[in-house]
Amino acid sequence: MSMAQVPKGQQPKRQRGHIRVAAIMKAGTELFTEKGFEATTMTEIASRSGTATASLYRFFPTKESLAEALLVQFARHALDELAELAARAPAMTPADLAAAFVDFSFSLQSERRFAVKLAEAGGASEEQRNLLRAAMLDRVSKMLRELIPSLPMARSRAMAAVLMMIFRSIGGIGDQRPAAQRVLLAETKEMVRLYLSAAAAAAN
Amino acid sequence: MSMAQVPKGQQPKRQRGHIRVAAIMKAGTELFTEKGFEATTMTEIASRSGTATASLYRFFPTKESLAEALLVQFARHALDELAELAARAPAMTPADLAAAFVDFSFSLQSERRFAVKLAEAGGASEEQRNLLRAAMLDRVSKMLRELIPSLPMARSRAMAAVLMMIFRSIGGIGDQRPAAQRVLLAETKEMVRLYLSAAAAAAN
Amino acid sequence: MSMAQVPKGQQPKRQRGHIRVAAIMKAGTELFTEKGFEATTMTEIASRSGTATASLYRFFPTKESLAEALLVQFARHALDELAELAARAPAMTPADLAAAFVDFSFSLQSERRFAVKLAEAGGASEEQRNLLRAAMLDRVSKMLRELIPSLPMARSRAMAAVLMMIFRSIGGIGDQRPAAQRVLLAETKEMVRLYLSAAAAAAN
Amino acid sequence: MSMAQVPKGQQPKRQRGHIRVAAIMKAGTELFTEKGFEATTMTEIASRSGTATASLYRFFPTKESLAEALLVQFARHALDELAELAARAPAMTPADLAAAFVDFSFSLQSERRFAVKLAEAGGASEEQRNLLRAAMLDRVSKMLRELIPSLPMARSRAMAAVLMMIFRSIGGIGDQRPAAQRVLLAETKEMVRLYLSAAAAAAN
DNA sequence: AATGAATGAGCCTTCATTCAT
DNA sequence: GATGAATGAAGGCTCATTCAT
Repeated sequence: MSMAQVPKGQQPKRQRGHIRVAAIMKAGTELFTEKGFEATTMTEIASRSGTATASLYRFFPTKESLAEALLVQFARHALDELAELAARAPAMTPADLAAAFVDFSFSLQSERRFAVKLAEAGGASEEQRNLLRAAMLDRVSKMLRELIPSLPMARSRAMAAVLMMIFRSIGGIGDQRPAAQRVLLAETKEMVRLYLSAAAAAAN
Repeated sequence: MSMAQVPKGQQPKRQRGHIRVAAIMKAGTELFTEKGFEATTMTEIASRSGTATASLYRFFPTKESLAEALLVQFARHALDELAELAARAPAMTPADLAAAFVDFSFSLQSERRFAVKLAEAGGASEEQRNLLRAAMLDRVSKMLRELIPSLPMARSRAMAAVLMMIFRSIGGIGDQRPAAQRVLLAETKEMVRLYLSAAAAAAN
Repeated sequence: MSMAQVPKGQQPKRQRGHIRVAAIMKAGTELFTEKGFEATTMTEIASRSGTATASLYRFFPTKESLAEALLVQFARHALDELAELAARAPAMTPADLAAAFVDFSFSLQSERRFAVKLAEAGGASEEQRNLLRAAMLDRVSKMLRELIPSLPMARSRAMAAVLMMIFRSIGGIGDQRPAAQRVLLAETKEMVRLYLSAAAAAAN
Repeated sequence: MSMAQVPKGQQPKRQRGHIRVAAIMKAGTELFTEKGFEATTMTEIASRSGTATASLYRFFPTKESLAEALLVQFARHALDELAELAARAPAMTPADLAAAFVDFSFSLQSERRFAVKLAEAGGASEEQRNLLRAAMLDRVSKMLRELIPSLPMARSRAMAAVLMMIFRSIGGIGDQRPAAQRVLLAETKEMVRLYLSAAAAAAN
């Protein structure tokens, strides 16, 4: 078994390659979001991204590896925005942060709801998923302590876990009519605001 | 209605059929929960339920139809418990109802989390899913108005939609250690309590 | 991972099943012999045996398992005939045994040369192959000691290994014209006769 | 023939081409021997030989053509050594020639056993294979007549065919422990010696 | 001319579903 | 009516071969 073979999952080395990879990831994101990991076929992804099946495998040696790459992409994006939110938190009121968090959650989920599916079900290694969850929990927890510096660590982590629940399921709102969406987002923000305000009050 | 004319042999057969169906649905529930819709095979369901593959198809003509039946069963169960909750709501405080709703959501999801997956992704017709969602929204909305009679209809429906989000995603807690689960459930109850209390205060 | 699933590689339980399996094994034998293990496709075997690909997999869960079954079948056949030869050896002259062994080798190889390929290359587990080789060596060695009782064990095993070489490669003669075949078989018998006679003379 | 017109740059290029081809053939020989014809990929050969896939195809337009070239190379080598053996045969005893032929067969096979596979199964055109076989038969036959000048042509060809059988299958010994190899080689030489001696005796 | 990238064709295997007993 | 067996259609993945730079 000579490992000296051509490595799979190569990084693209030319311009075209990068464009290709981007197209594949886009198609993958869309299809996984629409139909879930298992119901999506590599053939379909290839076809929607204008690639041949085999080309797809040059960059992502397995279906799982594609899912994982998508998850990482999502994670990076989410964690970055979360960090930014945390940075702005000290200057915010609970109401501000509640609104910002809900908006962030919604925007992320509605366009990439698949990530939740990937993160919760097959399509990414257990390890990968746990890493992402832990990282997000960390960031949300940190964000809360930026808002409420006196918040005990344990409490902030518990609260973060609760907020993650909302993060996870808010994408479902995307199916509604725009008017309904606005109402539901406002309602969710209100609930989160109450939650954060109470915690702030208790902590001081 | 000449009951004497009913062939005696019929009854046992029907009886057997019911037992069969029950066994199949049990196996289906278990397997879908364990491995997801796509990863579960009809052969496996047949085998675990002690049925022959072809017999299984006598009752459920497609895999989807089985999933749908399971979803309906789940829905009936959930709606019943929700109705019961609504019936008890008038005598409850917001804190009581918050706790009861969260417990109800968690218990239902942790043992039959597959239903959420089925309801959100493939495995059940769009129509079926929408029906279930609408019915549950109705019940939760009704429950809220039992708790807070003066709550405007529109508001109660919006709040119900928010609570459904929690209902949907709370199953994820089941993966944590028992101690963590307790903390998170308590935390979630607190958030819901604040939400309901505020609504009650505003409505009066 | 519930192992309670339907076991693969089932033994046929009905008349039809047995016929099927026989047809598959026949087609497999032919094709593996003609084109080798890797170059033969399951689709081809299925088609030549009048089965659907998937049916083939009911009985032989992998391509390897089919090869192995074929190898075992071959082995059984060969070992049986070899045992019979050994039983008759005490009453034979070296010339008789030489002729009998060469005829046996040729008849077996010309119609099932694939077994050699399977036994020497991929398509059967290392273990399986070694078992077969060892068993055949044993039988041939035993056969030699039946012919020449005073033959030392070590010598008989070494001679058996040499005879196995002939066994392995004599199938190639099958490509020649019948007249040439006859000559070559006679010639081979002569060489083996000389070999056995010399050993007999030396041992006494 | 104005040699002065030949572009100077040509020579080095051809030189490079030769080196390339040699590297490819070396890698091909190694890999085919290690893993067999089908299991070896062109990409792998390219990679091990430091060539790009497409360059490889410049010299060998198909995988089969590479195999064929390797077979020819092997044939040339074998035929040369055989010719040399034949040249030395007149001065040899049957025992000498038996030993020499067995050693020659073994050394050739153990390092390039793949050639036999190629020669017997896919990977080279029927025609090519027949040519090689015929040529080798010729040489062996000639070698025999050098040893035993009075040997009738027909007999020498028949004997040559028998010796080719040994040539073909002796590579299998390579799998054994060194000690066992020595014993088996000695044993084989003995058989061949008896065969040649008897033929010599009969011919005179 | 040399090479990284692209791909059509096909392989092994699986599974929902339908026959035939 | 129940069941073991059969199968068409597909899915993930690979590879010899050809493009395009």
